[in-house]
Amino acid sequence: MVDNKENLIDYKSTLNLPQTDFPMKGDGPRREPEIQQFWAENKIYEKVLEKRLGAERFLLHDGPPYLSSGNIHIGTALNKILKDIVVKYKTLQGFYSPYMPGFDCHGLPIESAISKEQKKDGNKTLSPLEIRNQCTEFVLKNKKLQEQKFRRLGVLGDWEHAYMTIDPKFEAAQLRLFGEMVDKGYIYRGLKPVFWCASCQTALAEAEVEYVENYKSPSIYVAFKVVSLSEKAKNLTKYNDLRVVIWTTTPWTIPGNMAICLNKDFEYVVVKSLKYGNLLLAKALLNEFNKKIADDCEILESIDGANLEGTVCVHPLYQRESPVILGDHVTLETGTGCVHTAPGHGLEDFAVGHKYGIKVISPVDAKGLLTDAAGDDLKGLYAQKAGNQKVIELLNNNGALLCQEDYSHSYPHCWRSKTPIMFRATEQWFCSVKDFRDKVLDEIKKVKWIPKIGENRIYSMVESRTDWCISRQRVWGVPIPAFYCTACGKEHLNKSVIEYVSKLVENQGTNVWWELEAEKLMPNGYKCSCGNTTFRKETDIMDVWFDSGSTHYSVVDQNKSLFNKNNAGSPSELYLEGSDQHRGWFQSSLLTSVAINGKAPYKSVLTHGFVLDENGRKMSKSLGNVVDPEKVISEYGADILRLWVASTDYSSDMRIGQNMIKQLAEVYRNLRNTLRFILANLDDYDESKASVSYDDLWAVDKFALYRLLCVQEEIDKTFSNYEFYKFYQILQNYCTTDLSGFYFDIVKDRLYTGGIRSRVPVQIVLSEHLKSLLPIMLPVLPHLAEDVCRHYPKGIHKEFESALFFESYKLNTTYLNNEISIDFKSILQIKENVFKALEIARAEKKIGKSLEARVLIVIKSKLMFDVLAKYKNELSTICIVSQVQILDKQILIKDFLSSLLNEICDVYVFNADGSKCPRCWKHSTEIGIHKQHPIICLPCAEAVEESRAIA
RNA sequence: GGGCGAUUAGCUCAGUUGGUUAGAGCACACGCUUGAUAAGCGUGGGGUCCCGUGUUCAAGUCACGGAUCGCCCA
Repeated sequence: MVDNKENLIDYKSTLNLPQTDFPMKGDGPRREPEIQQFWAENKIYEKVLEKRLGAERFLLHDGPPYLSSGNIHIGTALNKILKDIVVKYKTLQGFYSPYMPGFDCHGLPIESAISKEQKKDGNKTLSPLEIRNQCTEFVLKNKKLQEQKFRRLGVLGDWEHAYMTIDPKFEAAQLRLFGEMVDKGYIYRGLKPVFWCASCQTALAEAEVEYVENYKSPSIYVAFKVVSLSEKAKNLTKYNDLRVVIWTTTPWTIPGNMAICLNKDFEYVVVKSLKYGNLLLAKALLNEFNKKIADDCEILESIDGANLEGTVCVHPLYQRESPVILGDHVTLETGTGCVHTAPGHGLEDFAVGHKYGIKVISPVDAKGLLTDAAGDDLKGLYAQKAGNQKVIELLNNNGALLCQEDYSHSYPHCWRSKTPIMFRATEQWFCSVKDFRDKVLDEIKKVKWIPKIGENRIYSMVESRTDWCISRQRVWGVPIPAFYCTACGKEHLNKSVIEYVSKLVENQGTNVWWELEAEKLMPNGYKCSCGNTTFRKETDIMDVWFDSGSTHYSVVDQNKSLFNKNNAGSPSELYLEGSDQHRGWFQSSLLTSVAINGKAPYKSVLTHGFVLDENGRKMSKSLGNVVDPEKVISEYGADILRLWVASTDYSSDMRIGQNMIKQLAEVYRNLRNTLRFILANLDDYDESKASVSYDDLWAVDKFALYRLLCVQEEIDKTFSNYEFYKFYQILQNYCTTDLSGFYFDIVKDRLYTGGIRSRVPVQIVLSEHLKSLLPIMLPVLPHLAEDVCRHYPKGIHKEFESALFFESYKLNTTYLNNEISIDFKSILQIKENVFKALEIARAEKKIGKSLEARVLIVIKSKLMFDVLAKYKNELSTICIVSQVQILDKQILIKDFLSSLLNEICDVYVFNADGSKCPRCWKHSTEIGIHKQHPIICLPCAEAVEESRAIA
């Protein structure tokens, strides 16, 4: 008894059990920063790129995240990780794939943040330069923070030279690009209605407007006399003194009326009012109108809106025509279906007026007072108070006012002064998109949009967009380099002047615009055509979208490090951003690029959806469902977050939450353990001495290599299509089902107990897996790959200092073994049935381990029997039982522990023959045959002897 | 209000040109193992394919309408 036990311990020491320092737990939160530091300190990014010099370029050009905060949210993290996966994959594929990150630094939200802080400190007003200096500080601080967080995601790139839109070189290039557009005649000055605060005397951005509920406005119905009818409405001539009725809640905009807008699809009616004579309005709103004017109008005739286009009315206050036009924004919710149109006071009015070429007037000044253009009766009145009243009075005096009452609705107010805002047309700078729209649309068709639907989206947006208003009445941005003659007022905006400014900016930054006098910003001795030499400089800055929209020129074209081989500068191979950028960066970049180069700045564009919570809701602080990427990283590590990115289909919206992350952590653990098993069993492997040919491999080994080859090919296909979530499914299935569940389970016995001819073939297969799987995982799980790299088996040749030097591994095509792949379909089917039969015996407590069993299989089809017969010697290891016997016909069978009968096969489970070998745990009748080893089975004895001989 | 998209098991995804009983992995339950061990393996339960109407011998799949959610715009 004592002897036996000693023997048992002794035999355990003759096993080749797995051995590795590779930790079971990733411990990302602690160990990833260390790995990242290694990458940074050893300049791995730079070295990898250097190795690819001369290779074909694949440039993913980074869309700059906005620096309004130092924090990143889950959407930004997703975007950066996707980019990093692509860059790492392309690098693996052998491309020269540089990644220069960027940051978007100008713009209103940053300027607002500064002025908010300022407000807290008291009401001291800052000069433009003071504001700009504070903005600069704010931006630099946030850039540092965001960069840290992006690096913590494992995103590799040229962080040392990240581009910033406040870099003087960038700004100068942006100005030059603008100069090119000026030169081509695409930039012009015109009127456009903007939100205007009369109290602050400034234009407001949308973000600075808040809507106040139940604001009371005077609502009026006004009649406009028809002076001439359109051709299609000529039959209405018979109605004398016909008047079109409009409705508005802003009487002060009546002086700006230039048209009346109808909907082409609505039915309009001529009615007879006892009080007001013949009127025209939408039929659907007649009842409502009757109530308002306390009348019961009689319908005389109906006419489609479309037929009234071209009819001309006369303005009720001035001798001015007001034509009837058509627009889809006209609804039947309130009013009369005839919309008072003042292009100087409303965006929709402006747009529809623009379409008809109607003049924009805006007889209100910066203080909100009506101007001379409004007429003597109105001039000087505050539009939204006295102006309203006077307009109503005048309309009433000349019989145009049909009804007046208070109307309660939500109305935009200035968020600072809390006063109601007005729409006021002001002079703005525009880019004339219509001049090159067709070219833009052509270019859209040439770009590869991923997913495909993005093309329709941006196409229809560009097709219907109005001219791009590029000026902003702010200070935190790049100046519009225009000058005005102080004598004659002529504007000076041309390439040579802009080039002069650009040079100054290149050396001193855009602050120079605010620091120097106008004349100092212009070439020496510059003269206006009127002879004058003094100028006033433009105070507007450029829309921040122009900054980022110029990166194809100011970054891609200007940085030599982004060039390689035949691909110099723009177009980039890929832009990759959220789907909101169809209106944003994709479009602004496209417009400026087509404007100056006549071509798109990118060859392909990949868009992803938005990140929602686990229930598909938008994340918001008030709902408390925000997933903070930093928290995920500090709890699970960046690789888990990266795995999430790779696991989800980004073509529509994605979800994330605690449960999902926990599950991903489980999957990660399984992947990690798969690698750990491989490493642990290659500890003593020496590939230089492993002289086993493919033909010497066992069938199950050949099958494993066949599956590996298939999986590698499938994954490569999904990566080249950017379908990472498919990669995740394939890899996960492979690791859990094919490897953990099948191959590893089967070969454990051969690895631990077998002799060289049994064990080394498995190690060859494992080594092939290691070499193939590591590059596959690298783009998604770089920290895991690096970790494996550090515990790489000593006996496998390794020339790289980091996992990032990996190249995709080419597997031998002989692994594509059709016979094996077909035969194993049958083998797997039989194995499945054997397992089920064993489970029945196990449930009845008749067996525990499957090695306690012997199995008899009656195979129903002769074809299948012949296939299995070929692999007779391997069947017991494949089924992980001690003995297997196959029959091709039914015989009388009794005394079995359990059975499973079906149309494929009948499986009978028996107690295994012989006794249990204490070394390999298989049951055998060959125990004690070997004289030196009386208590173990023959194969074990031979294996022990073999290893002793080698030692 | 308009444009675009999404919706299949608790979760992530498959599901071909319409064609057997809608599939994987994870999670869950139960069991095995203790030689991958803070691991590993097996078996099993789980679905109103968002709803409705239509086309068809046949609809998760095609058409129309609607709901919910999201993005962009007004």
